[in-house]
Amino acid sequence: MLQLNYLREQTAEAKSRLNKRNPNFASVVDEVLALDEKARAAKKEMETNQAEANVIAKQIGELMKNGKREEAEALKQQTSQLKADAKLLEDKSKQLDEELFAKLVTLPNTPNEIVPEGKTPEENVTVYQYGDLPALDKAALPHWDLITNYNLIDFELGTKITGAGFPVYRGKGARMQRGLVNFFLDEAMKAGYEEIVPPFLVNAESGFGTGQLPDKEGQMYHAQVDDLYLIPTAEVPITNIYRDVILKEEELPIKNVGYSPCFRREAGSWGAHVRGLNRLHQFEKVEIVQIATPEQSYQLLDEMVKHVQSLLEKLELPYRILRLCGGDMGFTSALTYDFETYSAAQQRWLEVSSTSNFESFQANRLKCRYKNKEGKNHLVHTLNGSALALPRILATILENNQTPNGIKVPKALIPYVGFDMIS
RNA sequence: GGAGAGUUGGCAGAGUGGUCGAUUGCGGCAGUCUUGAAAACUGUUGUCUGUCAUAGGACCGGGGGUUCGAAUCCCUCACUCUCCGCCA
Repeated sequence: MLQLNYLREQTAEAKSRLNKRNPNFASVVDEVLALDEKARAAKKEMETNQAEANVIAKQIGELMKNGKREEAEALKQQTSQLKADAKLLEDKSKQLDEELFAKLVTLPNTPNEIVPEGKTPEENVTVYQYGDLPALDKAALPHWDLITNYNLIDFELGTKITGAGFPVYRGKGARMQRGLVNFFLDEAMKAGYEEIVPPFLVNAESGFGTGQLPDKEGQMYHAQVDDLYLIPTAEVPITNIYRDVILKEEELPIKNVGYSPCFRREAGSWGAHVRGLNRLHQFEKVEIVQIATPEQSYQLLDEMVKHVQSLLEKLELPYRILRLCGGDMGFTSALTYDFETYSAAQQRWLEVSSTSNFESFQANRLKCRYKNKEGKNHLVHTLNGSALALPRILATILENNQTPNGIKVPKALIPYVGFDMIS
């Protein structure tokens, strides 16, 4: 949620930044500001009324104390009009507040200056590319064939137990999965992140805090009896640790890492290129989260990008980094870098990480602030990134490392899985 | 699941209708004393909103109600604790 102060004081800048997403937002900003003015006026009226009533109530208290019953009764008569007004003024103010809020939450975050213009993924900018694209021979198989041949993952079994998109990993497939999770967690720990095991279901407040609700309601599984949501990413529970919290400036930046399964309904997004591990309803991911001051946040974003790079390089995977354009960026993000690995048999780039700075957009919803050295509270900046999402990493490893004799395990992973070859 | 007791400021813990935004203790901060520190003493110490600045408004788990006036009374929801039951 954008800060009203910012919209009021830097209207032109806010509009021009939002423009990168969609020019229609400029008029929404105007509507928000108009509502804001109305709501503030209504509130003032209500408070003036309240102040008068408070004065009289105090006087009555004084009179009662001194035994001046009759004078007190006389004063009570005076309050009837104030009381009637109070009800109306309060309702009006509340209603305007609600309208304002409903409008405000429809505005996405303002893109950073360096975010490229553009509407579609084609307009994302590749800022870095690493590694040679492996040249596989013609007999090379896509991962969905490899996992069957080597009995690593059983999709049909998952379909039987649950439904499409819930694979069953087994044997060396399961071992790869666990090894990757441990590898990613260890690497994050070495980089100074505190490990968190969060709840995998969250309440609606948490869903709102990080921006999944009300915007992406349909994306999450909802356990309706208990009104809880299965997390689409560990970002949600971990970032919500800091909801309604005032931190000390010295505590920042806070670095957390957490593993979790991620549940995504992906309604309506099934199609030709979601075969195999490319898109699932349940997948595993290790997520890094940082809570920072505005001064720190962009430097930390770079640090996170470097961390993700080091993971991919240790796994010997060719990758590229994209700076997302305004139209492709998530609702809550101010700047996002996507990481894609090259899946050689599919001859496709697969997104394996999305690393973003949300500036104060989530913090405003979370009410997560820090007290600076002067004792003033400011909203923190929040950041997060996948480090990394497992299924596509596994797909890439399987495809790129296949040989006639089996699949070679990347060196860094061997200690984590206990074998160097899947055959 | 059954029965009971609670939820107050960073923490502990008073407060049952009117100068309570809230006694007190601890902690924190500042000062006195000291070469320095501790102790002791003194002062200070929540958040949001609002104003150029004052003033004003709101917040005692959440929501609603009664009242001129609610931390205090009523309703409702959530959570915590204790005992019993069940259970990985």
